[in-house]
Amino acid sequence: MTEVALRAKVSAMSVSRALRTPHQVSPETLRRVQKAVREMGYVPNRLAGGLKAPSRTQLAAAIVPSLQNSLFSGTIQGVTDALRKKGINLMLGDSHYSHEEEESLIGAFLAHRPCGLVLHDTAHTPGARRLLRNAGIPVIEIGNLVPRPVDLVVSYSNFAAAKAMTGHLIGRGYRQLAFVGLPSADNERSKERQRGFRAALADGHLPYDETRVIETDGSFESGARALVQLLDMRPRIDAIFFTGGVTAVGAMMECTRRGWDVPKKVAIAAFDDWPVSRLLKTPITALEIPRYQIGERAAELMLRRLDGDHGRIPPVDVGFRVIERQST
Amino acid sequence: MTEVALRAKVSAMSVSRALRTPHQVSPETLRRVQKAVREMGYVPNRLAGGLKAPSRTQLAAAIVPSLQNSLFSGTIQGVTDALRKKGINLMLGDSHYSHEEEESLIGAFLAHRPCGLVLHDTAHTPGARRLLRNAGIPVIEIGNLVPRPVDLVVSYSNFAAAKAMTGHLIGRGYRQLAFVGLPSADNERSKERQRGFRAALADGHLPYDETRVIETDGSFESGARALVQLLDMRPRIDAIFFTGGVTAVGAMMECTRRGWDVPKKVAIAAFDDWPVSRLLKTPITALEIPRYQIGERAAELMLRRLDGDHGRIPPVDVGFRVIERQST
DNA sequence: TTGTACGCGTTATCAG
DNA sequence: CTGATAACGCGTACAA
Repeated sequence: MTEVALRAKVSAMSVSRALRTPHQVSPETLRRVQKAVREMGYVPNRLAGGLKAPSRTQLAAAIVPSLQNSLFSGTIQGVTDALRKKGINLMLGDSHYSHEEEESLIGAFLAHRPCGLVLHDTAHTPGARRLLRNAGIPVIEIGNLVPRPVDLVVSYSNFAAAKAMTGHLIGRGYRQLAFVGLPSADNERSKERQRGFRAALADGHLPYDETRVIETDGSFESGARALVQLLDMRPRIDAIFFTGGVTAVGAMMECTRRGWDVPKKVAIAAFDDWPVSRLLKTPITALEIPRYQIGERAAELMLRRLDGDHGRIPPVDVGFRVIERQST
Repeated sequence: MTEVALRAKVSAMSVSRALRTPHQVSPETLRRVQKAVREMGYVPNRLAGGLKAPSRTQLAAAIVPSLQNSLFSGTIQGVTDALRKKGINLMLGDSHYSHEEEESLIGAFLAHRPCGLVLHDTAHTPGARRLLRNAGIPVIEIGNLVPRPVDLVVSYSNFAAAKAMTGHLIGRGYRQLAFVGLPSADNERSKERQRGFRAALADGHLPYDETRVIETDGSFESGARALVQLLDMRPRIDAIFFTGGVTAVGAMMECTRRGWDVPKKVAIAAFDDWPVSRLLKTPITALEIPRYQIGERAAELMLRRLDGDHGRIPPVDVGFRVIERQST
């Protein structure tokens, strides 16, 4: 910056002002500075700025369970788009669905002094919670409407959504329901969805049968396998709720392969509305969840905090919608 | 850090050393520092470190055309995984397929002084090139095997891959080929693929017919539309090469819907091996491209430069493979 | 409106 | 192996 100042024949301070608060310098100074900046290809150093004003590093961070899941990509896109308008860039990390890795990532990210942190996960190790508390920056959790958030929340209720979808199945007349979820051991969202399923069964006065609840990884093959396994074991099952968008498609394709009629032989519902779902010969009933909007609003809340709003901000429920298609 | 030093009763310098080069301090000092760090929940400030040693900000950056495209996600996953082993985090941005946005992002990123930059695009505005030159950091281009790279390249040849796939079609006996590509105006990869298609036609002594080359966006619907449009116009077309993985699936589903036999009525080949491709009733012939590995190796090259290797490093060609399935 | 002095937290350097 | 010192590039606070 000093070099720019020399070239423009003003002080370094004027350069700083010309760049950050152009209206505070005379037009002449501004012009000279801009000219010098252009000629030299000067790129400001935010490290130095952030050192002085830690709340304005213009860098935010986000951690998702997996970068490869298109659902998360949608949300991340929302975050980056919204932040970029304010000149804030995003550091992105991937916890591989592990709370320990999340903690380690949080530590690594905080070292860069981000001005905000978006976390998809809502369960954290004690170490992670401590880091977050001490960081003194806005933290936005987006994976679930948590009852006791670290700070801010923008999400939907996994419980309510799963319950609504199960309720939809019951409303359509299905009575022998099964549930194929993702591993719930380390995953609050998975647990909540399972809880929603049970709650809807209870509401419908249907018995809960543990053997009709399966957990699998999120692949096509697992979906197909789960379908076959369930129907082999309990031929009377008339509807299956898959909480993985991919597993539902896998199951549907398996039905096609075997010539099984959906929804006559068995109805299929999905939690995530995976793009292919609606294009299959029998489009799959699924939940619409505004993934992009979650990211966008998360970024907005972060910006609100950065603008000085330190008051309590209530959780934002973006909601969901059951999209009925031919598979149920 | 000063506080840690006080608590551990050593100098700040010893703390710095204990954290970065533990073998350079006595076991006793190390122990005391670690204890203090743990007790205080100290998180080092990399901004300050980066200010002093700009080449070790422990922050890298990557720009992809779209965050939502699963192909790019795979590569990004490779980059983050490889960098994380060295404690380097990733800033991620999205150019929305625009060179101007890319330039703007590069500028924004450089302000954070990343120690390396991964770019999917291989065509850049003059402004972007200038920024990259002046930045003095390793730049890795990964979208195509460019002839005149900015610095380092890890990729495959879009030209060769498209040519190989077209050659495969010709080898299978198809003679009336059509090509459905993505918009090529601002996209080198798209242009190269189209060039590969033409080159294979020439090699096979087949005429090139402009009206059989269509450009569409990458949606299911566009794929279906392109298919219908081509076959309506030129019923003799016996094979279509889609360079979007999604468009190929869309077209295939449209065939199913209309009861068109693939590959009897028309063969379908895809550039990208989109996960669903292999699961359809008629699995789609596609190119296998090691997306994750591209990211991994890009990160490795970056690390090599950071380790002091300033020599010329030749482009890394990760290659590709034609996966023949029933659609051709 | 513009400039000066100082400090942010860390590391390179050099002396002990 | 350890410590003192200066410096990285910018922003705050104050003064001109």
